[in-house]
Amino acid sequence: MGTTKTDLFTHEQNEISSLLKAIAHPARIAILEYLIKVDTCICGDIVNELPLAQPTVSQHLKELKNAGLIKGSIEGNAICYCVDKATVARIEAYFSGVSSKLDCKTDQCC
Amino acid sequence: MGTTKTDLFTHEQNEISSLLKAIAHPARIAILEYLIKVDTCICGDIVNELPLAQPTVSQHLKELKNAGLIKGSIEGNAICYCVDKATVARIEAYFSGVSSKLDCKTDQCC
DNA sequence: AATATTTATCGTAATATTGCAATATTACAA
DNA sequence: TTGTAATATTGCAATATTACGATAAATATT
Repeated sequence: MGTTKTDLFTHEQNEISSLLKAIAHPARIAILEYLIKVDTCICGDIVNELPLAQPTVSQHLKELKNAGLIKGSIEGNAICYCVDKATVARIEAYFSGVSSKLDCKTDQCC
Repeated sequence: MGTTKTDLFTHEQNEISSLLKAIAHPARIAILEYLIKVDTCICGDIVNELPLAQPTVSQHLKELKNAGLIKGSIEGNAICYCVDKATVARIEAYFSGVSSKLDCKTDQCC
């Protein structure tokens, strides 16, 4: 137990769930929003921007990168991160799909 | 530790993060997709639909309800659940906002 | 080479999540 | 009222997550 039974669900359900899980933390949302705000990619001042210790930020960045939400490229001895637009687009597409399916149904039951 | 430091982030960041956390599980995505598919609300055959034990499903439903993603109304001795469109719309709005901010920036750094 | 800067990794404590068996609760039916 | 069907709650074991100090690894600077 304590383990999600991923084998019981579809590939898409697991995929979307992993992406959302990666975003579903206020620090990681703050990181993404900061990266979006400063438009072109920025490296380690994410650490200065957030009220968290450097290893904690580094760990969150790693999770975001593993999920494919951000990309990082080496820039001298620093690392430059930026949002992966394609992945964000994928999530947006999922929700707009869900939303349009819901809009078709005018009847509210609850 | 093990606790998210919610007090360090904005209300919106925490709110979106809670909503996404509630969705970020394949079983809960499956529940939401099923509720959307069967259009008007359905009650306990969600349990038959999913390959999980009844208490497990009940717990997932509770989390979705606490997050405001679904609503439940008592229908005899059964309970009728359905998706809360307003909450889904809120999430969709968040991502389409993020997406349009990203679209403004043509320069890719990474 | 020695030192500083930047980021990652390791180890660990505290807490949260997942899943289910057992049991409780609630509403209806006979 | 006794039984049955539908959900919820409790308790618990297994695992995952969060946060950070200490430390490592890599490159820059002097």
